[in-house]
Amino acid sequence: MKQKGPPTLEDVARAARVSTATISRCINDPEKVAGETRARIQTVIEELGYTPNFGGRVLASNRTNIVGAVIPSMANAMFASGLQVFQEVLSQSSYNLLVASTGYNTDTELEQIKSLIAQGADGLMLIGSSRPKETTHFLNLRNIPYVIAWSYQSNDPRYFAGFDNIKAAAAITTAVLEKGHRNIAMIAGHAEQNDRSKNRIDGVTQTIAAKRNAKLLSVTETDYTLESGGEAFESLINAKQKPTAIICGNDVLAAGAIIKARQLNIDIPHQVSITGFDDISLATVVSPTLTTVRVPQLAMGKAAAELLLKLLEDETPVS
Amino acid sequence: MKQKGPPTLEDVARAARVSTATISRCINDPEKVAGETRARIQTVIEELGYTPNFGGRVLASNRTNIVGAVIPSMANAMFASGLQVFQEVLSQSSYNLLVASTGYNTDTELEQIKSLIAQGADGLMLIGSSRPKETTHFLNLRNIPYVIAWSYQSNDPRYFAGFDNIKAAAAITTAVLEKGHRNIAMIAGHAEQNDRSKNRIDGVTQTIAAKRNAKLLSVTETDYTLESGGEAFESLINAKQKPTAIICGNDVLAAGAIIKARQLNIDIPHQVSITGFDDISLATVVSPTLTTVRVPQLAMGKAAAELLLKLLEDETPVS
DNA sequence: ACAAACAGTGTAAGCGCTTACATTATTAGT
DNA sequence: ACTAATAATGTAAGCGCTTACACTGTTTGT
Repeated sequence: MKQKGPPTLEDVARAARVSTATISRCINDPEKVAGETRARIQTVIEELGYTPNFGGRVLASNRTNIVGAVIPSMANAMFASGLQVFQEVLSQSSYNLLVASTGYNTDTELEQIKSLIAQGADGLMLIGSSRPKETTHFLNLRNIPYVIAWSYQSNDPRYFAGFDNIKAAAAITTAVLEKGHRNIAMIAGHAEQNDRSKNRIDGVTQTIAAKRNAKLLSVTETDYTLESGGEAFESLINAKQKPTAIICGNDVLAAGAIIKARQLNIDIPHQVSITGFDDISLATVVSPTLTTVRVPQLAMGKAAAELLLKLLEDETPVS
Repeated sequence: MKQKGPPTLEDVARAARVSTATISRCINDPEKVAGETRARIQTVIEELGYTPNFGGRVLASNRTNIVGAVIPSMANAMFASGLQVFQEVLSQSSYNLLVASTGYNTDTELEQIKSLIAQGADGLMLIGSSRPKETTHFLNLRNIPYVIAWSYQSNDPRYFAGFDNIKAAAAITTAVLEKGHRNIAMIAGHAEQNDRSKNRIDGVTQTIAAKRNAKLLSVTETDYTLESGGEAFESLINAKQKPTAIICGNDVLAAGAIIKARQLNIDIPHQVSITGFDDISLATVVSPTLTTVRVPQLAMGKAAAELLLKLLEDETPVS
């Protein structure tokens, strides 16, 4: 009778007439095995179609070579494209990527983090810094290496691959002010569980506050969808005091506003100016072209991956 | 001195004064454990902050609860949004999602498939049907349950969660013909390793061939980027025989064409009509609004997940 | 009231791999 | 030529969990 299951290390060892230890070395540390032996083993491995058993390997070595990413949603192109390069970089170091999503909810985030860790993730990539201390506590307790992307705080000891949302928001606000706008409104994502949105709101608020004569008429917080952006836009331009410029917290909201403007026959940018944030391809495509803040998504994905890889190499300093 | 590492099943067993078997049952099959015992164990687990060791569990049970998805690129919104719901559905059945990308290359695909399987994936989701027999052979050899999404072939024994790209392409072509267009061009993705693109080309070609008087002037195959779409558009409208309608193989190409048209001051749709394919939000946003084929991305992601879950439950029929 | 069925728990044998340590064969140093 | 270092391989002890099987005590059926 044949083998029951797939070939194991032992099968290979027997066929190659060496010990299992040598096979293991040959796979994980080929330099330690004599060239001749290595060749023989290689042949046997191919003949048998052997591949290491994942569970065995993990149990013995206590590493999975899996990293997890917990992002709000892949449906947001900004995260999806960042995740794409994140994955590519990891892949080159033969790490695999486990993905989970939160729907912008920090409770779900904790759940997903737990799930990824239970699933053996060696390290994690998280988005932004808004999360209950419960989550941070859990992360520290487990001593899991993690990096935070899409957000940046220089005074925080953790590892960041992000950018300064406050500054970026301030910059685009300054640009708007310089065009002469004095009555400005903002459409932003819900800020409560989202520090990127919060920081963008802060950047805009502070910049306008610093300019005499200029007024921030209102800040509308809403979901990151085209529809919500459109609705927010409609109520803004129907308000008693109309803004001459609307700063949007991301490109999806801005695009939604522009679509609605087209439907309502409102001339952009003559009747009202609209700006975006993120620079996803959506922004390139809308007409009239959107002025937006360039967010280095790809660079961040890459940086996050490299940072995390480094953390994983540096034999995590066990406290 | 304290424990070296995190608590193990044995630690819990000792503290709860039962055997490890009972703890294991309590975790995996709570009904088999008396209510009282269960409560006691639960308490201990929480006190100790115990979580099962992934490697041990995998080694003993031979299942990871991980499924893998190998897609061309998350940067393409069509896949990203489908993947998002795929992940959500899996998550509800406490499966986790390992993601890899191919960059539309079938060699890379095989590599990534191997990598995901080595990483313990219990099942896979793949995109489309264009792949070397080598790949299929490998999949069958390993007896890995997998589903194919974004493409559909009724005569194929494998499991599909997709739609008929030929029919869809035929439909939009018919619509174009009915508008009276007779000189048509197509901009498509590279078809060699991509059956979706190939099928779309076929659908268009066949439909136009069936209509007397109508001509398919050319089919340009290119990358799925805005830039490539724009370039293709430019050379088409500079050709000696200009099309009055351009059918694009996906929305990104169509959007690229529209942007270029705007730059070149060409009036869409009066000078030339453009259609898309996929219905990603890009299509909603461009102006003039793009006529596009609605592709049920979310439904496909959901269907693929459900199909795969079913395959995984049905104790894979070991041949 | 006695056998049969069942519920709850324990015993212990792996699952397939990695790796510290031991062993042997080879080469270098003087 | 003899010891010391080095290279190549083997031995075997786990890693933490699941689960078949065995065991005991309690119901159930008649």
